[in-house]
Amino acid sequence: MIITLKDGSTKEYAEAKSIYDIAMDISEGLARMATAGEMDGEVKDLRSVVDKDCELNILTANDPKGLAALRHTTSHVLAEAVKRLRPEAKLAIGPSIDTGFYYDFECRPFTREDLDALEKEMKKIIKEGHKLEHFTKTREEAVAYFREKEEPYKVELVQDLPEGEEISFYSQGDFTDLCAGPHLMSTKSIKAFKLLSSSGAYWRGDEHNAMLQRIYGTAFAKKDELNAYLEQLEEAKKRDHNKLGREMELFTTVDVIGQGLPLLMPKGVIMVQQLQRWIEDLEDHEWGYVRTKTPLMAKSDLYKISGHWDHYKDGMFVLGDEEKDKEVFALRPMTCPFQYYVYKAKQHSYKELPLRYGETSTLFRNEDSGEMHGLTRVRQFTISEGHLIVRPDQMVEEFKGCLALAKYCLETLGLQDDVTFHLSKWDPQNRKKYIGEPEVWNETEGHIRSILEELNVKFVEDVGEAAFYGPKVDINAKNVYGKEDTMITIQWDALLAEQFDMYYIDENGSKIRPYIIHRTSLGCYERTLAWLIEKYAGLFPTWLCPEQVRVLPISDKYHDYARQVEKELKDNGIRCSIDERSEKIGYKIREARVNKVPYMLVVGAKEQEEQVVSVRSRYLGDEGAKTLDSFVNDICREIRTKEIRKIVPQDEK
RNA sequence: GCCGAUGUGGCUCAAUUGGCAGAGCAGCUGAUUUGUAAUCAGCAGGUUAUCGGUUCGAGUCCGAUCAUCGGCUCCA
Repeated sequence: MIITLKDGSTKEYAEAKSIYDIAMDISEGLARMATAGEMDGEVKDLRSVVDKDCELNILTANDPKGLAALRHTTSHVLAEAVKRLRPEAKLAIGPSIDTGFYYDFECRPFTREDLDALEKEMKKIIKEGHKLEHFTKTREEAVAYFREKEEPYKVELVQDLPEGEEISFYSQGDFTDLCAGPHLMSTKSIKAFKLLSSSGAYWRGDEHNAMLQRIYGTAFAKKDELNAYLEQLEEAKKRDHNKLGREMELFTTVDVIGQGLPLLMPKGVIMVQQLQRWIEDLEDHEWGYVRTKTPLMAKSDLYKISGHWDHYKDGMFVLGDEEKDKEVFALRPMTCPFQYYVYKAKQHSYKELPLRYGETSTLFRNEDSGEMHGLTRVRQFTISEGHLIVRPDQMVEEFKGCLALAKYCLETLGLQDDVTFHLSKWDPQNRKKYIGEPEVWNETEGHIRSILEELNVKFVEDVGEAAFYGPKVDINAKNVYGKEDTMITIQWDALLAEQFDMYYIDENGSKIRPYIIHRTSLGCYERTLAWLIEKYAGLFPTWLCPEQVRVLPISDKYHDYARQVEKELKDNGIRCSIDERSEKIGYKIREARVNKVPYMLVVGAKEQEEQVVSVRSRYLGDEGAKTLDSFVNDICREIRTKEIRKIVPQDEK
């Protein structure tokens, strides 16, 4: 057989050989580094036997797929350590994930001390250097084996595998686990790992099941890679909007006001207001939107028509008691039906469409108490909401327009490289969650797919993520902890117009159902603010900064001139303040830096020159003396063009 | 909602076995009039998240509630 390697070279063998032996044949060093093999694109265990011509790529921990094998083996070592220290623990599952691995156990919760002890035990196991052996059992044997071992979760896993299938096992020393692999040859190859945290996690991710104890950890090929990763985690935490946003006085929370109800403070409001004014002007003047302002609550009847009462009642704040009260109200969790009634308030000709309604809309959602998080998951939020009422023949163009607008917004904020696009589809297995017929769903999903393909947008498809009335494009971003949130959503709705009896009059005078696009341009302002804080670590683009310039007089002598400078700046629409304290200038500069003010104007006199203005910016350090006029000119240009400075801020180093 | 952790001035943290709640930064007042990362002195600021219990005595021990954090589940 002929094996073609990654570099295009070939190896010829007379008889079948394991991937490990082939690696060994290439070089001992490679065999030592190898964690798995990729055979014709399929990741295989090192022990897999190659018996026919193929393309073979020996994977090491430098390859993401190879690293996964290393981490997976580390999770087995963790499981063995848990079994040694807590024999009563029941094993669930322990896969590798993007950032490392986890393993779920049924046992009492782990403390940090427990994790430290487990790390110690894992090091011992690694040092013992057990070989990992692969073998198979029949389904019946496997069930019997785990019954005897009293591992109920493993029994369940095996029973869910297809009948007649050979069940794959790995063992290391005295520890044996159900596992499809791939795995390293020996535990000894694990050089750098760390247990990071523990938490509860439902068995099979279902809240109706038992809560297990999950341990998260990570592993790398080398110690310094691990350390670099841990350091990066620490750095990321410093950008956490929930900490930084409070420190910077952008928002706060108050016990007696309640969960998920953050208070935006004056500085935070400036930022949100900048974003809001920008979006409203952009939509209305350049994208053909008209603005609505609709009530924050409505009678339950409205939500019954929309279907929200059936599909979303638990998520709403209901005012009143359905049993007792004649009228029950609910705070609105979305704007859709309100804007539909704006549309329905008069008759529309086909010539008027598309009609694009925009609203800066405050919504209320009664999230479960454990879900709230800083500004990203709240119970009251304000969204750059909009609904487009369009003729079916305009749908594709308008949908593209919404995508283009969203992309423009992201680019303006410098966020375009931090997002992933998702085509969120319905789940045909779970018809209860959705309205409408399968044909409609398949057709609309097809339309969106081709739009994304045509626009050359990279996207993934997620089953079961659609709204109950239609599929959507979700634009997601990760927070500093790696958790993903939807920032922008654009939804295709061919169904709700029917529920609300919306129509337009076509050229023949007949009533036709329009299609609807539900969309945001910048998503929800609170969440976007959180994202900006983490993206820029508080060093925002100047046009968004609550304080754009701080005027720093060298001594009290220059306070009068400093005030003139301040007035001049304010007259030009620049947000600035003056530091009139009798402190040393270095001290004032430090303060301005700590407050993340992008520009500092140092005001004073140098020898013969009167009232020299020197400029320091967080981007460039000392920019030297500038005339006030030229400074104002420069900063105004920067703000007007919403220029995003790409230079690494000095504080970042 | 579930699992776990946490809660002491605006912020960061102290407070031996249960024994008088303390410091730095920020703030305020005064002095200093300063040339690029911290001038000096003073003052003020807390019912230790809330409520209840144990105790001669609770920041510390116990219970409940509220909030915050990390996850799970859910979600924009």
